[in-house]
This record gives sequence, C-alpha cells and structure tokens, in this order.
Amino acid sequence: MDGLTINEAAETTGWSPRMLRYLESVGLILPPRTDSGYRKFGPEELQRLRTLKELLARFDCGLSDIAFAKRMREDEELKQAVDTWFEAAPRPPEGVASDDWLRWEQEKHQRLLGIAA
Amino acid sequence: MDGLTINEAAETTGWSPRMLRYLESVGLILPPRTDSGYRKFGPEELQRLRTLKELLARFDCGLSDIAFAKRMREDEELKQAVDTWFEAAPRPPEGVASDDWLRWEQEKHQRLLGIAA
DNA sequence: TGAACCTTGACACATCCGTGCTAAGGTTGC
DNA sequence: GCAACCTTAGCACGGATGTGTCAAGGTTCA
Repeated sequence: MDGLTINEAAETTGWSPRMLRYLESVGLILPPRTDSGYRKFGPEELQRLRTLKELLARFDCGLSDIAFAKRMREDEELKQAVDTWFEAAPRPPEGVASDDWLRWEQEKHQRLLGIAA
Repeated sequence: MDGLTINEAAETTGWSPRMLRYLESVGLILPPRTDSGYRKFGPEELQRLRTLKELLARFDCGLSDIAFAKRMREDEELKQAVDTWFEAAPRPPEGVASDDWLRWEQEKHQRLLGIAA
C-alpha cells in the first residue's frame, strides 16, 4: 500500500485515529481509499494534518472555524454576503446624508441577501 | 436621545435584548453609549442587526462563524495561515516531483506558521 | 486460519454556544 | 419620589463540538 494506514498516520501526526475519521467527516481532510475501503494517508495528507494542528493551536481556533472558512472559499455567495455585512461600516462615510447612505446600504444588502440573489 | 434604547431596538429588529448584549460581547455590533452608559442604537446599528439576522438564517451559520470571519478580516496573519492551508492542494500539481513539491509546501507553511513569522 | 489490522455505527462525556431568566443597583422623567 | 427603564453579573439549560471507547463485521497476510 502506498501511504500509511489510519493508525500509522495517527502515530506520526499526533491526531487520534478517531479524529482522523472526524476530520474526514467534516470535509477537512479527505484521504483516498484502497479498493477495499481502507484510508490511505500519503505525504500530502500527513503534511496537511500536521499544519492543521499547528494552525488550530497557534491561533486558538476550532475545527468548525476552519470548516466555515472552507465554506466561504467554496460558496462565493456566502463570502459576498459576509464581506458585505462587514463592509457596512458602523458609521456612515462623511459627506453623505445619513438617510441616503442608509437607503444605499439597504439596497446593497437586498441585492446580496434577497431571495432573488 | 438620538437612537433607540436596547428594548426598542430589540422590538424593531427581532433580536432579544439579551442577544443584543451578547452580540456586543462578541464584538459583532458595538452601539455607542450615552454619558450614563445606556446603549444607543442608531439606524446603522438597526440595519446591521437586521441584515445579520438574514445572513445567519439564509446561510444557516452561527455567530461564532461570523466572529471567526471577523477575526480573519482583522488578523492578516490568521487569514494568510488559513488561506495557505487550503491552498496546499490535496494532490501536487502535475509535472512536479512529489518530493520537491512536498518540501516546498513544508517551507511555505513554516514561513507562515513558524514562530518567527 | 487466526491475529492484527481496517471499516461504520453508536453511546458517552466535557466543553462551548446561544439564549432566557433573575438579582442588585444606577438613570430617566413625570 | 416612584415607575419604568437601563446597567452588569450570574445561573441554567438545550444543542452542537470534539473526543474516547466499544461493538459487529470485513481485509490482510504470515
């Protein structure tokens, strides 16, 4: 077999076999399978597993955070909606009447969030 | 008072007063305060509250997801690290020896994740 | 063929997230 | 000055996350 089995991969990456399966279930690491269904962890998977661990530890975030980042990369509409929400500055720009600015913001959000989007 | 009080804002946005305070505690909505410490919800805050509700419902995500998106916007290093992790494609590009590619990836990750970053 | 691995599925548990409620105390406004 | 609002702080609780462990069964290989 070209690649490690799940227990071997667990051994060298520091994840538990259980977590390796969990990571697959949430779509973060998807190792290929042998014909009989065994997971095969190649160098790329091992490297990604190690760096994922570092990422979580260094920035103290959870798997669901990374999973959401993945959703944003894959769903352009979601990314747009989130970006737009943040770009609605808490204070209107200078030189624009507050009412006009608010109306413009409302339209912008409706464009991106509305059912017909 | 120019702006609604927390209960009035709750009334018109559909959030509960409790959640308005919670949203502030996680940094998603930060209404200004009166001299005595009362929150003032102006048109911008109200609009953001409504669109936030839409956003969560339409894409079925949680506040912690949006909070993480905020972290990524504000912490360039975090954003870089996450992007880099995703860009480590599960399969090396064609025409590059697997070992070379892996070494290159390792270096890239060390650049972005290493303590000296 | 039998030991040692793999698979999926499920139960269990700690922790966090989202949310409501209550308590103790300050502010506002008639 | 009192009713009706605001503040923070805290308890509580259901649901989701992250993780271990066990069970029942298929695969590998000496």
